[in-house]
Amino acid sequence: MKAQPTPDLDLIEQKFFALGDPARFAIVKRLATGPQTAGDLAEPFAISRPAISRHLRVLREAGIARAEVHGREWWYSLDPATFRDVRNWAEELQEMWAQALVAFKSYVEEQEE
Amino acid sequence: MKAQPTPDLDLIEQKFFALGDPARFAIVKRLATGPQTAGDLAEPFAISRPAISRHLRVLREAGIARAEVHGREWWYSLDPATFRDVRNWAEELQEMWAQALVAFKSYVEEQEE
DNA sequence: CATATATGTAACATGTATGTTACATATAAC
DNA sequence: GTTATATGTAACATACATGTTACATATATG
Repeated sequence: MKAQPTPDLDLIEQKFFALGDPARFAIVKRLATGPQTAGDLAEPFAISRPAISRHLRVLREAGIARAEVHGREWWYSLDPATFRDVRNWAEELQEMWAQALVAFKSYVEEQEE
Repeated sequence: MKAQPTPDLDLIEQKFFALGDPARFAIVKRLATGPQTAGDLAEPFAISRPAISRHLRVLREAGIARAEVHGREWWYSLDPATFRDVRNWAEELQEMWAQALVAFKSYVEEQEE
């Protein structure tokens, strides 16, 4: 795996990777309360501001967050496509699994006869 | 963070952590095609079987997968609650963000007047 | 214009997750 | 009952993600 932003992962996989870190997961949750600057976002967390800054970069590179630079402030927003993508992924696997289970159960029953 | 299965994360966070690893993400995708043994699951992957075994343990501990022992085989299944939980999480944040955006936009417009 | 503020980046240290090989255990097969 | 198969676990090595401190850059503020 690459050192930097894991650019070899496909898009949904990259989003899950980004959300897999507890700090970033918490940042996203906080960011969902509305657009904020990097400083606002860092404020409630125990880790240093540069650490948050890099987490924000990972979120940007995963397409989860975007930043708009206004003067010396960077205003962060969420890309709602993330939630759509995550929901679609979960729905897809949920259906796949449901169908697989039906097939599996009838297979098992055939074996038992 | 703990060395072993990160038991200090709340449930949804733990699921995202587990899904954040590309190998586990791929295992879940494959597992969604139907119940399988550990051997079946390991077969298509390049990494060693013990590595898969530990990934499966992480998935079990996150409540994503479960195993039923039949003789010397461990049959793995997915817990569909995972997909429900992930969808709920995404839906919740999606709505939170939509509302936050509305509030933010009217706030910005007030400033501009 | 000098100083303070907001923020990203670089360099470095370190913990921890992930991989491997070797081993243990249990069950099936012969 | 001896051997082969399926699988988890332990011990260990290592890469890499994440944290910190120091620095660079740009924009406000006085």
